[in-house]
Amino acid sequence: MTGQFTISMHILTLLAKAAEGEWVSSDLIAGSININPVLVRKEIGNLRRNGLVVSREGKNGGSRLAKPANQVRVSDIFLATRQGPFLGTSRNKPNPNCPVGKEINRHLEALYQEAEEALVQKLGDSTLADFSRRFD
Amino acid sequence: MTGQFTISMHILTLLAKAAEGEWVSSDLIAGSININPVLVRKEIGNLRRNGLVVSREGKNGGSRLAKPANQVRVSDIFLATRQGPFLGTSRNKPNPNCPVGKEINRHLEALYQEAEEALVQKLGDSTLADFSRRFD
DNA sequence: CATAACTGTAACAATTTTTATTACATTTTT
DNA sequence: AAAAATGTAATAAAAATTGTTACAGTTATG
Repeated sequence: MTGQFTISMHILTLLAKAAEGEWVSSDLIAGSININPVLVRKEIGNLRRNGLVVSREGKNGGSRLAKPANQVRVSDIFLATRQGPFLGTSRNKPNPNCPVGKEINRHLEALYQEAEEALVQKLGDSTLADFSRRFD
Repeated sequence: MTGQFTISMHILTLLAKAAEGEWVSSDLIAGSININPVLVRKEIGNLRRNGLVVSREGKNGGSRLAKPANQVRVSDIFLATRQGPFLGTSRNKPNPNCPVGKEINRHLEALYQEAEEALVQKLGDSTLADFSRRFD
């Protein structure tokens, strides 16, 4: 999951730093992150579906923030990039005949959820504007 | 990272539930988790190096908790199983000629660390004893 | 003291996930 | 019409994770 979040933060920081009204191309972004432009477009697609960016096709096209950077919390970005529970990707199938095995996934999920809530809350303390200000 | 933590929680819960003085074999544990005993032994090796369990070789050998379950915080287990920063596994090499690319890893690491601290603190609220009590 | 039941660990294999690439249809500006 | 973008599917490559085999070492016990 971290990879996607990392890329999304990078993309959004670039967009936050772009001039008002500028459409930033996936090629330019890919050059900064140093990854393939297709991955950037895929990730932008996800951000777009989550209402964080808008894009324009065609010549001089590109993407920009859908709303001001101070109205985007870092937790919004986290939640947009995580797919399914990010802790607890246990695809273990414990033994249902064991009293512990039978119930552990349920209990772990509860634990993961609590932990993740704490993490999300922390990420909600700062906005994309705060983050991009670190680069000044 | 989650896989290791999940397995370790499972192992330690079984040990916490074992009778006082009992040595639990990796085969029994593997049967409950439904994974290969070698993986269990590897994971136990890590827990042992982190002072959470002790093991005994030879016939009737196995492992047990190194200290009472109420003296083990869940965060101790998390910290024992995470190797390197668990958030921020970005092996991206952003473009150093870009003002954002040049600094983003540094800033993201700071962010990840803060977030992880919040998560660890949350996990420190409960002990292995608390967790294993959920199975009663 | 021989055997059985364990642990510890290395080497290797298989699987799954992540990341990258290619290709091309579509959109928009000029 | 040409150029410069996005969007997306299909596929390939690389990396990470998980599983397996093999075997040396240890300990209890008949």
